[in-house]
Amino acid sequence: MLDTAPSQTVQLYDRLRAAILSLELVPGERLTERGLEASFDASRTPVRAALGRLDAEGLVQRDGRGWIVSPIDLAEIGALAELREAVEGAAVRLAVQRATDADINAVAALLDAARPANNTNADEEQGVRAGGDFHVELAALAGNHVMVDAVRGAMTRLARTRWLEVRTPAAREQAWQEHRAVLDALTARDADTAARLLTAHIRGTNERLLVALNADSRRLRGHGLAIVPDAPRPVPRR
Amino acid sequence: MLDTAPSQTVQLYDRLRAAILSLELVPGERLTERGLEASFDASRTPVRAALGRLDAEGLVQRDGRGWIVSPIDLAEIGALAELREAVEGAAVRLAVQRATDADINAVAALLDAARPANNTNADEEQGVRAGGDFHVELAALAGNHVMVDAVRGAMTRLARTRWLEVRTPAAREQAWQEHRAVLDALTARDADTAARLLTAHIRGTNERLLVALNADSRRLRGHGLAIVPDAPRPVPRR
DNA sequence: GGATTCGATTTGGTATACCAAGGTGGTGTA
DNA sequence: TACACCACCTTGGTATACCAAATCGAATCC
Repeated sequence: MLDTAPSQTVQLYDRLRAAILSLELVPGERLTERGLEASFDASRTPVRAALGRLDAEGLVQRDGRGWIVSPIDLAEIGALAELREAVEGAAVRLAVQRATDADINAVAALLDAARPANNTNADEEQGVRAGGDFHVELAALAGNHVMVDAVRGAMTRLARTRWLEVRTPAAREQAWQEHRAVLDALTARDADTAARLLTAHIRGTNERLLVALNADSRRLRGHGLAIVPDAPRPVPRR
Repeated sequence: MLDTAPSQTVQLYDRLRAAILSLELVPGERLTERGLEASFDASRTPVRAALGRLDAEGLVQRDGRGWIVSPIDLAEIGALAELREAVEGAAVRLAVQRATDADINAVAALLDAARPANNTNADEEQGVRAGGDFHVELAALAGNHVMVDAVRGAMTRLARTRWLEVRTPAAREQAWQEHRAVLDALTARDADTAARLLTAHIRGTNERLLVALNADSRRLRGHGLAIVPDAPRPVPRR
């Protein structure tokens, strides 16, 4: 049974989304419906539909009457990390109760397949994708699709920062090891350890990311990237 | 400075949303773009834009080629409660660190204004809205707009169930008291107590809701409401 | 020279015409 | 009577024309 060909709207959404996530369309760049219409050879109706979906995902946003590719917002990155700690931490605790060994092993197999050391021809994109997918797959073990959607949405909003982050082979290996440790604790049905390791991993990754972004923000801005600096907290720390 | 009049798309979105949340448009009801065009006296372009936004909110969904008002899904209600426990619990812990006394007092003032006992002419809708708003305002004290959006989205998806829930004056007073207790713990900067009280409140409210829905689901279905029964967990409990 | 005004152009918002696909009902035949 | 077939109609998908508002620039006036 063949699937019907995707509609133009879906194709356009996919292409626009890919262009944004790959930074081909630069954060902060102004988009016009008619410009996109010409660039992607479609009419305004599917262009508008695609923009609406991307708006809901947070990848584009309104700027006055027009549209811009969402800038990279350092405050939002921190906020997303806090959300992920809460949701993924709770999800892994639920997974300890609900996931079968087979479910866990399936995720472990995916993780092993993406191990940097094993991945001789690891292209950059594959590694980036695998890192984000792991967290979604892990959340899925909780059997709560709302939590999965929340994690997936957060990973989407964070996806572009992974290209900017300094990703040395050592850093990739560290991330892989931390993922592995979470799965081991999950296999051992040790909810406290699994949650502690996972939240520490999220927090640590976020801190390394912020350091890298702050160090490079001037250079990145020089390439035309709009990066919104970390605004003072609306509610001050006591 | 007067705001410009809302565009037709926004007006249509608001009206459609209100019709869905008030159950004027029944869960499971089939919607056609041309039918809505006639009902709301607008053309298909804004109708499609409004449907797209409501789709992102989870209030309508695709059904084959067409659209339906999202059915009330008992599994999703439980999943949303789990997400709320995670996010709101984490948010109140952050609020203990970050919110000023003035911020907390402002939320307390809103809560007092909505106290059922004080509210002589409390119409049903006002009470419903106040209950949902409290949780959003509370989350806002964490100073994390991503968490606020997550809580707001969850409350939106749950909003229709509040009309179905049995809401006696005693139940309303109990909810108010539990809200008040959370704020008191927050004022005392007792993070553990605040989080414990809040998650217990969310869980208890959810359990009472599920009991009421299960008891009444046959009657409700008789009124044309599509209620999706609780599906077996995709990942079984151990 | 600088500010201002006015008009051409560009923009998103809206309405609508056209299309292909899917569904429905009726009719004719075995 | 039951089934098959076909015409029609409704549906969402798409393209496009038109509009009002905002923007940009040039020409003009002080």
